[in-house]
Amino acid sequence: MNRSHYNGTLRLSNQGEAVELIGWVSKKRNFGAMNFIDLRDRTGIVQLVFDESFNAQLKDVRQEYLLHVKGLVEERKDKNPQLPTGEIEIVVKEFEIVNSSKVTPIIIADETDALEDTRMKYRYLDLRRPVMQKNLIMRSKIVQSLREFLDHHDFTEIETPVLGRSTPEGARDFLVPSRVHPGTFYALPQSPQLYKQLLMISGFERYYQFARCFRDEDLRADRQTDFTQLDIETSFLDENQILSMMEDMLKKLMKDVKGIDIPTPFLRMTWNEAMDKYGSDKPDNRFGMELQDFTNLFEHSEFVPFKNTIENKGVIKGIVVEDFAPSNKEIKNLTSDARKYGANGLVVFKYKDGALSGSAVKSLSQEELDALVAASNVQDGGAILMISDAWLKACNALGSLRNDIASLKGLKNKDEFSFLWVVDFPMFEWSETENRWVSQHHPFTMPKREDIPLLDTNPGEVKTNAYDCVLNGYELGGGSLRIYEQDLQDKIFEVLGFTPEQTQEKFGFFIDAFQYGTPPHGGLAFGLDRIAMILAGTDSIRDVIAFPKNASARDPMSEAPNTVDDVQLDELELAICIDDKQRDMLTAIQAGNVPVQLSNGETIQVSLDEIRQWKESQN
RNA sequence: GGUCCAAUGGCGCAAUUGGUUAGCGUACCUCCCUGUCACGGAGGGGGUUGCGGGUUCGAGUCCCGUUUGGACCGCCA
Repeated sequence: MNRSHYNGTLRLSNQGEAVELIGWVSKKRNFGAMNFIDLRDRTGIVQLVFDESFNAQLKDVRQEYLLHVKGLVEERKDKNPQLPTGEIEIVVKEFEIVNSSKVTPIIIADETDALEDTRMKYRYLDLRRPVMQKNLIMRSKIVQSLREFLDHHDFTEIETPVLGRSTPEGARDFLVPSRVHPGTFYALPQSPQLYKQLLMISGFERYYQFARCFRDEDLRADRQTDFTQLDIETSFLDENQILSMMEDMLKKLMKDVKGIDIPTPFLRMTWNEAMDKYGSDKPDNRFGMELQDFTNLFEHSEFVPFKNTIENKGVIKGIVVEDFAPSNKEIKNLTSDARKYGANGLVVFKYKDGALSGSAVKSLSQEELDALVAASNVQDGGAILMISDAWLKACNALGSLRNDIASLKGLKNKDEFSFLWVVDFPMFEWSETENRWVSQHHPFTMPKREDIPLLDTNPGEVKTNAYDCVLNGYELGGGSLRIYEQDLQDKIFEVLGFTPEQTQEKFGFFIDAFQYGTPPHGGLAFGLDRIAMILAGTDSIRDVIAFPKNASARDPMSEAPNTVDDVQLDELELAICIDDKQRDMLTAIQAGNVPVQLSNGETIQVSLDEIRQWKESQN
């Protein structure tokens, strides 16, 4: 099929040209003797005009029919400034229907009214919408720009396996049963972390990969089970060199894709600062409302929540919201949000005509109230939201409220791009559930040289050469320098509470590799989907992924995940245990040689014959 | 694992809070119209309200269960 031009590219300069076009009928407008059709391809829309000789043929043409058209480009009588092609139209000489279309279940236009679930079900039609095409084309440009930069900086693109070994720590693995070795499993990579470090040991020096990664955790609007990371690792560069190279890469990206010059170097703030000032390790600094510390104002307060907090060495922090007078109901909602975010409660003051009001006013002295007004610098018509709790809890909860209120008040400007680095992350965090220190990043993260003595005395205070790249309150990516000395690595495992045997069991091949001249190295990974999401100006990661999963990890179109044939299960020597009743039956069969994972996580041994018998007994 | 919200023609919503034949927009079909571009005008077809049970003279509306979807917390970098 011949085509001379793409529809969206035609301009007044093409006037008089004979063109041959292909496209879908986006809209048909009929005027008795006269007909217009908006013909759409991936580049845009152009208007076709037909005289009355086509009336009979056009009767058969409906929305989303695919047409092949020959005609002449002419200047329009009435131009449409809304369309890039609005100055011209195609006077059709002849056309054919290439293919017909059923009536589509959703309207194929940017302003479709279909809900996301319906769009997912007919994703192939949803992706015909110009805005979706624009998003995916932009995503492709992003990849192109990043690849260009890395290729020009002597990086080698290397693929690592999708079927790998399950590693403990971090997110839950997706498991793939091995047919060749029944009872064993591959794991899909959460990231190519170990492989990329091994590639440094191999001497590649600079590696990158657009890597599909998998995490079997619950989804969110900005989180998918399988997603794409730009994975990067380098040897011999220090933290500063890595960050500034990445800044150059992102600067080029913003220029290539958005045509925007962003200033470098990016703002750098320590994790402590970010938590203290923004209550988040991925601060959005496009707006103010920074967290303030009011602890010293209330050291002798009689107000019970404050008094308790002071006694427990906690902090009293707050944010000031301008032009904010929440109703009692809104205050109630804010308070329950604060509880949701882990705080004990929320104290709200409204400031109007030189006086604070709010339920806590009567419990505080006039001196304390005056001091609060002065210290917070609250303006008339504003409000102060305060939380008293342990430092991290108070910061986290206030940071989340700060975010919510900014969204509510429309303070997040989608056209502003604020990049920054959060650095010096803590090495460990205390796990209440496991009652031990766990890695905040991963156990190969390099602790700050000066903090190494603290590993013995106060692990919670050890900071690392780990860094996160943050854009508009989203974590774009993160990474670290890695440990390359055996002694230090052993020490970290010791703090994490692993015995040498456990370490060998969990990370054996990886630890062994480190004994062969490992170079100092470090790297990071960027979430490609999130980058695309923010640059496309959407709130949902699903708008920049061609075929995403919904919030419950399903694909409404293909209906994955699905059940499989018994034959397939038999080949894998797997059986499915649905509920307690069936589990009891299996247990009753007793003994055997096939491990069966029960729905409660417990594993029992059963023979295949026994399972077959049990299945028959079920029928 | 938890909390909250929703489910009504193809699609998106409404139904005066338990009361006549479930309504609107859009899409669809037919006809009219030579400059529209969210074209306009006239007419038409299409739903028994996710599923199961209950309360009631009467249920889209109330209750219980269930399924599906969404937001968030936990989880996840």
